[in-house]
Amino acid sequence: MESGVSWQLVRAEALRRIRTREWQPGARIPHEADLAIELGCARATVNRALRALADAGYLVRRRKGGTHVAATPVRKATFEITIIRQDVEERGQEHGYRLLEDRSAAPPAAVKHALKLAGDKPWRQLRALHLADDSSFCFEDRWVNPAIVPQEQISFETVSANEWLVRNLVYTGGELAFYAAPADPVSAARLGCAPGAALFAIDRTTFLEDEPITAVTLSYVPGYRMKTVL
Amino acid sequence: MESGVSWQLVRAEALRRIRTREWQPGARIPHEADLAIELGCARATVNRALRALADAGYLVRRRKGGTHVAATPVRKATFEITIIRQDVEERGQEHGYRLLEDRSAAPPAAVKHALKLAGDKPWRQLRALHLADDSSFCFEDRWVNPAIVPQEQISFETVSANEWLVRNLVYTGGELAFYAAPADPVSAARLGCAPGAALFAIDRTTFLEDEPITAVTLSYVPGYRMKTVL
DNA sequence: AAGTGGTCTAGACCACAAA
DNA sequence: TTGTGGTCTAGACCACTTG
Repeated sequence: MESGVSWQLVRAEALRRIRTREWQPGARIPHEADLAIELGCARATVNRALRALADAGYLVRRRKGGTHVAATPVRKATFEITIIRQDVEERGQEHGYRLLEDRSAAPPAAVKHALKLAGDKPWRQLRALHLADDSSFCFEDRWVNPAIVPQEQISFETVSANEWLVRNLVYTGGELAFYAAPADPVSAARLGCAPGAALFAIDRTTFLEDEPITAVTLSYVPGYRMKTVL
Repeated sequence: MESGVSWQLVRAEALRRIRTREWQPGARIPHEADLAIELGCARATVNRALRALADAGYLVRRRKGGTHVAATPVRKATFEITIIRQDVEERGQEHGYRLLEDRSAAPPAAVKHALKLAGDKPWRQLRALHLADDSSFCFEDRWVNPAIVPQEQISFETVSANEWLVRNLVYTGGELAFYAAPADPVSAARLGCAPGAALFAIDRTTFLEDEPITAVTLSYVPGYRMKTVL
């Protein structure tokens, strides 16, 4: 009963064969069963290794069709979407927060579209500024479903909506977009930069099943970089 | 021998308990063995389900320490890093490509730092423009290790360095950063936008073991959005 | 020292898709 | 129809960490 061949080892060996072109792009590779015999392990071990490579985009697997090396390599980059306060603190800075506005209003068309809203029911609009060591860091412009977070019930004066929502609400889906936009006069004033400056921004919507929860635009101070490792 | 309870079912049930706070944030949840008995499946099935939830950031697992609900939810967003040509074609547009420069020069300090280069050996610098339906789409400014891709050997006149490298080279690591930057006069001219316009940009470095391969800055035309689903 | 997750095995059956 | 991956099981041993 050997127990020596780990799935990581199998993964490494398969990756080696892909990289050396021993397994050509697009080509079909041996069955799990054959590989299990060749490498001296159980089929389940091979399965786990190849499944991991498929998740990472190196392989394409289909029942009956077999396993093929991906023709066009697709690398996946993952970003951790954290609470802004955590983001600041991980940079070794102190997080500050100021609620600037909290009112009830009808969302603009773009927001209604992103949230798939019909009609003109008022939503709760929140605007807040996040600080890092007393400098502006990020401007948060958010619309919240008042049925879920009534204005009378939850105040966001000390805890940001960003943090409260992440900690207290569950969501099942949503969209995320990264882009660059020139600072409008309002954002510029709040972030302490020149109007028209290039800002890195994130648009995010979240849903609970089909119920829209919130839409937010986060505009970061010029120079902000969102990094990850490959 | 029942075979009815799938790991997806176990995952769904665990997720339900997390969402309903039946399992409180930070709290320890039952052992795999107990859950297996309670849910009527093998421990391996529970293991796979909980492992999936841990990968997704919902749970934290430690040997002997047990499994805990994550105290601060961290959602992971994944972006597929594809070839630019694919990106354009997936938008239903036709991809065009023009090589603008291909020369040998010493990289600037910022690039040397990102690639961990010492000395002043010349590298190969490539500048190219990617088009979508005859409009500017993305400006590629790249430095390539000449030891890996000699200027005499590979021409990038018809195939972009982006595509050639992805298809023909393997890398083992690197970094990726997203940010916003104002268009400098050169980029502006090439992308057909006003100088100072807010451009979405990506910096990327790739290594093969400890050998630097390439560093590239991709500047996208104003309005570009990088999207993903949560 | 002991508890808990991590993994491997051998075998079985199932689901899907290609032939 | 049939080949291939997808998954489940029961049992075992191991590795890490905490008490």
